[in-house]
Amino acid sequence: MDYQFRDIEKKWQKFWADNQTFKVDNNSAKPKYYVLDMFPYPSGAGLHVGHPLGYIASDIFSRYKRLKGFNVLHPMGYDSFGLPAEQYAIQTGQHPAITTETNINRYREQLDNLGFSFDWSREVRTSDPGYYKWTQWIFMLLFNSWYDQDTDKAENIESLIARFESSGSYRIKAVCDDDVRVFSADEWKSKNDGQKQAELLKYRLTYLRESTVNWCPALGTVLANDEVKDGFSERGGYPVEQKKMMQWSMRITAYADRLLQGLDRIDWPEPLKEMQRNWIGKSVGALVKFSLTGRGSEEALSGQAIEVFTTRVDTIFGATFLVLAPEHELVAALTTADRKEEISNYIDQTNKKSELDRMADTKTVSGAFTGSYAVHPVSGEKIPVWIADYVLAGYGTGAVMAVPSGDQRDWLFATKFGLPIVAISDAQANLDLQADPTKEGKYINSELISGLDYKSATSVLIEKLEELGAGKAKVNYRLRDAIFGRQRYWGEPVPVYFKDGLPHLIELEELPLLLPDVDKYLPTESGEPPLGRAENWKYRADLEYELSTMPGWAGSSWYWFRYMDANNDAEFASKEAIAYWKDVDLYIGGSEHATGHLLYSRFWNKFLKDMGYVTAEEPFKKLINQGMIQGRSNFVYRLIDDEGKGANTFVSAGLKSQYKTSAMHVDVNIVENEILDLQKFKSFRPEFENAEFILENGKYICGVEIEKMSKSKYNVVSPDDLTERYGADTLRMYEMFLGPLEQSKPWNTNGIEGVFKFLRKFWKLFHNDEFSFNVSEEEPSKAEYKALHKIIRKVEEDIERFSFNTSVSSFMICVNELTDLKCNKRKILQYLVIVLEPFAPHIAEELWTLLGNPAGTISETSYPVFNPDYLVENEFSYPISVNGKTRLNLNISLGLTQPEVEQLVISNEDVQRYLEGKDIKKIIFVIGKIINIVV
RNA sequence: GCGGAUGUGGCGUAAUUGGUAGCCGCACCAGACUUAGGAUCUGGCGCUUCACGGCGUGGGGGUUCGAGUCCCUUCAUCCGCACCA
Repeated sequence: MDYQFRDIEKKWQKFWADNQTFKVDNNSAKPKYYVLDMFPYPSGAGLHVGHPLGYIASDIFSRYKRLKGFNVLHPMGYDSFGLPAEQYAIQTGQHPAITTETNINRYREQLDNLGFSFDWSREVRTSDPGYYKWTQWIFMLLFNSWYDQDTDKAENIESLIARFESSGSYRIKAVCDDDVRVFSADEWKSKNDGQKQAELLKYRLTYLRESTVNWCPALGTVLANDEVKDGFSERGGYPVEQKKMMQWSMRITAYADRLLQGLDRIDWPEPLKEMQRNWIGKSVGALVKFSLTGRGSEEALSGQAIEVFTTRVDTIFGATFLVLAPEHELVAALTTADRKEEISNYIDQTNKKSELDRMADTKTVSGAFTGSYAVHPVSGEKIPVWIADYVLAGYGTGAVMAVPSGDQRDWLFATKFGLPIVAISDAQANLDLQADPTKEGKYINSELISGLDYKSATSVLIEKLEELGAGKAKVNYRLRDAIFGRQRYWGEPVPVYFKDGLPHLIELEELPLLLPDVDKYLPTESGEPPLGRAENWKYRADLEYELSTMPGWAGSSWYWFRYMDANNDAEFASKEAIAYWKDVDLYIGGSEHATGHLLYSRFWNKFLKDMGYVTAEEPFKKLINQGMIQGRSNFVYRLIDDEGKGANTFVSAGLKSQYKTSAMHVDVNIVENEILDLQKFKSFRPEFENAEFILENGKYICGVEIEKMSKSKYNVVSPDDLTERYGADTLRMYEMFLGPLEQSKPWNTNGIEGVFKFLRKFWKLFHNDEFSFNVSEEEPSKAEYKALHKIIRKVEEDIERFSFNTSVSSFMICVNELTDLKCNKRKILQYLVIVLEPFAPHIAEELWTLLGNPAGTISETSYPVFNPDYLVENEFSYPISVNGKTRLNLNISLGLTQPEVEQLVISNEDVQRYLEGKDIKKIIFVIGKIINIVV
């Protein structure tokens, strides 16, 4: 029988499903291995050929690990809350749950067609109440916790209350809101319940805070920073403005340092770690107070100070003015009467500027003088206080000390407004042209640090500032608390209600707080989120529910734990399951989640560990980023007349310069090797029915361009078409063959034939010319063993370093060799089937049973390793020494023993001659030749 | 501007990690079997030259017996972040 991939694949996919072949137990004598894919958002467009790339890689690795004797957890699910389903609902009125269900079913079908070894009994969906019950539960846990910097971990809020009661807030080092005041135990006890709750909210790990948020009026929702691109919403492209709003926030900043430290202990790609480091943005510097002399409203400012953060305290004697963000809280008080108008104009002007304008306009220097002065903490000099929009309210303290000689922006500002520029180092040069931030040289004009160098100056200054009570060393992070509310429908309801303006958790027994039905998926007329429309919400009449829902990343920040025990109704996962699976050994997904999902997940994992629910500090031990698959568009060139109107004649790409044409996307599925299928083109669209062509060499050649894969560009290649035509095994191997997993590359179907041919040849090894199954029981030859051993070794090495593309090449070489040898020995082929199984599981299972093994047992077999039984010696190092120094280490992998190779090399006359002449190049050349001959 | 990559035949790529650059596949060319097959098999295929040879891993320099690989410099392309004090 010829290679009937359709029958074979259907048969085995059914077998695996019927027998639950890949269902995995939570206890086993085997060591555990957890392979995780980033679960997809089930979009309406279905999978394109880029999506499965990572899934194929992880499936290969999972199957390989099973063959290596591991108990492998390899689950899949859906991140099924999200905006597209909601927008579809707004347009059509269809409930997002229905859209989501339809899309999931389509995804499932497509995934099944590729023969993945997922344990579907553990499937999760973030929009499933049984799942989001636990997302809400974790929210409640966060609400009931605070971060103790002394123990450096999160603690239950009860422990904080106990400490307040016994000794007030003295000596409590907590990560909390900036505006907490110190109080005694008695003061605490004298507070009423509401006051106590309001105080505690400042410490909770999830808390309410008025924040400036990215408000998108068109979507009626708040967006996260990484969902806003250039002042417009990432989805939909609507304008976004800044707005103040009470928002749920997550105190991720409490974990800033642990998130940073943890990076050193995990096996992630270095660029990705670097991105997280930059995102967390730790900078070590100092907080310095500039006290106010009160030129403006004397009383209001007496005793107050402007605090600035700087990473260069050493430049403090070059600070000739201060700059505050226009939003800074002291601006109003600092502004003198004669400056009021100018300042308020400037603030207005800043507010009007859209995010986009501000970013486009980095060259213009603008600002306004408040009329007030501050006192330099060390020199005691009076320096003016300005405001300018280049200072950001959200970073540091929202104020900077401007050092025009050392900072280019400060320099530009000083130059424009005629403020003094003071040199502070003898290494600074050309200060009339630009700032010079050098750390070289000795300080000048710098009082107590004059004459010192950079290294010693900083510590001297900090000591002085501390002594003066005017400053201290301070670590600052760029990372900000994550906003946790969305004014949307299709997300997890926040399990909170309000009483007297304060938030309270709903009862635990009431979880999950179900997402109620609404008549429309839009904000209410009064501007409340869609949940404001819910009428039949349980207890709605009695409870004033929180109406916002959780953001997209909530459900994905802990889902790997749910897979460990997906159907548990009493816990998010049982203690036993978590103790067994611990963490994810291998995580495969795109790098676009570097500062979103991958950071939040680490945060929640650490928190759950602090609370004693999980055992590992980091969720994902090893991470691989698969590259993006880009689209590869094809073009045809339509003749146009002088007015630019298109004719119905198309010019082949090579001839297009001779004509006046306009390029037009053409469906890549009717183009093969850039040659257009003319018949299919005529039926591509009705108006092309009578199209005419100007051909080159009798063919119509299309143009090519690399673009994003999208429907409108007719460059979407669906896995369904390819599995239909070549089979899942071919597609799996071809996606790997395309190039290194981690590299982004355009999809190109040209070449898939080569892989298909390989599988057909492989099939033929097991069959005679009449295509009936036919293997020989004879003892294999040395050459046959050599071919087998090379492939076993090579594939194992390649899989271990995730170099799947080279393994596929090796398979091809091996099968070519065996075909040349006309090898049909069972002993060889049986092992070959096992090695191929991770890549092409369907054909492997089929041949495995044809070889007489019980169906479905291949994954219980052990991966073949080099076996001394049938190979005396297959690998050794052969050093070549000249004058006692090893010059070359030959690592030879062939079916020869070491003495045999030595014999070959030593007895070779050329080698002997060159050794005498010490002509190493020639020696190597000759040895290389010998090896080539032997191999 | 800052950060991260990547540059090898017509194309996707490979190179035992410093050891004969171009494995494997696509495309192409020639042939065989045969003759409607989108089948299979054999051979060729970096550039240049009739050939011997010469030149070749974006460009230029360096280290080394030896560099696609290491160092310096420069150019090009892609991605991420962006007034971070």
